Amino acid sequence: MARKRAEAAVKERLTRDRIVQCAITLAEAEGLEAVTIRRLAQDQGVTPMALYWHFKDKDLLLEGIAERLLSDVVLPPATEKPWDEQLREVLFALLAVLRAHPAVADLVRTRVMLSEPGLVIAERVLGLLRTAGFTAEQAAQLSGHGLNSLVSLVSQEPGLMVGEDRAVREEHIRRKKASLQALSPERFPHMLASADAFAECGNEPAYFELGLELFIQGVRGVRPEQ
Amino acid sequence: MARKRAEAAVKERLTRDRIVQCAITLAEAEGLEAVTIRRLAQDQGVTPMALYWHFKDKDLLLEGIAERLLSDVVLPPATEKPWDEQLREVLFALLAVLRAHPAVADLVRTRVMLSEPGLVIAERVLGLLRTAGFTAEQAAQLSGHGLNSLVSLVSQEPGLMVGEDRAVREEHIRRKKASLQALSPERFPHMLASADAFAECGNEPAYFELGLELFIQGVRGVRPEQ
DNA sequence: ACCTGAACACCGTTCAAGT
DNA sequence: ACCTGAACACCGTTCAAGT
Repeated sequence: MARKRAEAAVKERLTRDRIVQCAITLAEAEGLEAVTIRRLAQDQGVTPMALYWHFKDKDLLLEGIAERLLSDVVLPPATEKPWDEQLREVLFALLAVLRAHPAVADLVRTRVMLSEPGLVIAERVLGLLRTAGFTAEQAAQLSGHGLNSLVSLVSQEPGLMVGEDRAVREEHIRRKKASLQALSPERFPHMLASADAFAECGNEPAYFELGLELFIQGVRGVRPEQ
Repeated sequence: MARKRAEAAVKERLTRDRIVQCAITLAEAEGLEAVTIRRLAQDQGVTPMALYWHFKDKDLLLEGIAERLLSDVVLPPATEKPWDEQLREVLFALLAVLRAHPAVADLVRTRVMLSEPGLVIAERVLGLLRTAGFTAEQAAQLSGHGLNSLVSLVSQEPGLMVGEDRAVREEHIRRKKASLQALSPERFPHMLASADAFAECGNEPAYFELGLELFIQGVRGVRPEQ
């Protein structure tokens, strides 16, 4: 009986949640391209077609991953603070979740409005933008750009290489630096000066701070006269 | 002799340029996912392995596409105008090329520094940002965010569906609108108000204008005190 | 230099069948 | 309800061989 439970722990029942969790773990470990139906099935000790009972196709599985991330976002309570401060707080909460899952962050880009938790976040952002004085159309576009900014911030972070161990990542960074530093100092002086920053992210907090603030300040800048 | 030339026109010699051009055309017509080694070979009346003489692997072919786009960018001449106006002009020139090739715009995101024309554009942007007072590290990060913004602007344009004919695209838009308009008016009032804007791009010039200005104003907003 | 043929190790997905 | 087996139509890529 005890042995039976131990075996069951190794090969539990297949569920949507377990598959999604397995996919996220696999993506963080070996990259999103390692997430295939066949590989997921193998890791779960099951036949590939077993997954098709739980998800109609692979795209719906990816949608499940996006939904999982979005449901992990802890929205800050609405306050009386100015709209831009609240917007920063909401986006920061979303950014925190994306940063925790850089390998699958990109999946969220096109799937926010396909899940309940995503809709709740979008509604909140739209409300703040309307408060700021934007039209419904502008608010829609700006919210989309905000999401794109956060996703890009995470998934394009310099020096990020998901699914590679430290040694090969550092070698990659070293070679990228070297190739940039080999550029002509006359023709590409600024590229040379920025070479290190392109190859790796020297200061993570500052990097994300700047990226988030870039968007917030942009929204303030394009805000119609009140 | 004349017949021979006519046949040659159908099946010319394979070159890197021809392959890249064929790939871009195919991507615009049927989407980037239709661009496979095997399909490209088929369209050129050649065996898949023939392409491997011209490109070591598929990623280098995609790199070739990105380079082609970047080499099409016509940079405006440097002037005495303020840095932000010049930056807007440079990004607008890049945006124009991306807009002409929405299906492959995303390829540029991670490949600017892999080609000469990309480096020239990056150098120019970095120079303007340094002029504005940013550090080499900040300039690197901001230039990356600028590129991300432009690429997202093009490849995530609402209602864009590359490789679908008008009928199915409009049906897609109609259904997206309908699904958003079915949301609860109490819980998602702003989503309802923005539903149309999320489903299609009502006014293209305004959309791109806002997206570009969002970035420029963002950079102005995070600019250090002078 | 430029291309072919055959083969390998993968994909997502369908469909009928098992329990 | 939940999973399997066999099959289909694809991928990218290697390697030896042809001209």
